[in-house]
Amino acid sequence: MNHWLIKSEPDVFSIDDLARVKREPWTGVRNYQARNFMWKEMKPGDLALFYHSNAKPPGIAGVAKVAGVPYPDETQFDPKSEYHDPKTTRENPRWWLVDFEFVGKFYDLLPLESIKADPVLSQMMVCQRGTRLSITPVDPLHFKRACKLAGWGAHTVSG
DNA sequence: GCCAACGTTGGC
DNA sequence: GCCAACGTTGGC
Repeated sequence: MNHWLIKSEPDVFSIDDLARVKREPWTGVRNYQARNFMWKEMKPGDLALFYHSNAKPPGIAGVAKVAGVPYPDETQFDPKSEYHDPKTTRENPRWWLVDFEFVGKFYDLLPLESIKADPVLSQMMVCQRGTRLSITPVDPLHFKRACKLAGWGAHTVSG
């Protein structure tokens, strides 16, 4: 199983939103590297840290799970969508996504400040300078450590 | 609101 | 295929 970190602006879509809808297509990713992670590397059941970006404070808010296999992002075909891509076609879609399913919300947000202050977690890609990728792979040890620092046992994640 | 980082675009 | 200009991200 692979582990991931997915960024979302809570003003747009937060961990609470995911908790409410239970399952959400991860629309709007328009970066090839991030797309490739969803398209080629994510497997159903993979766990992801749900990160609140552009938030006060920014940090990891909970855990989500890859809920199915990749399929084309419908918003790319919609001229009214802000994610519309006029250069893509239904025959050969450019943008693919997976659904994410709610797993759990941390009792307290694990702030970026704490992530940076931790000798292990500070090596996560999300806190390297200039990393703007909205989806990044996460070392399983980092995943475990993040859950632990958030007061969330591995038993909670799996069960 | 600032600005560093960096991906994308487009002229050549 | 180079690279300057431009746009976006996202912490601060």
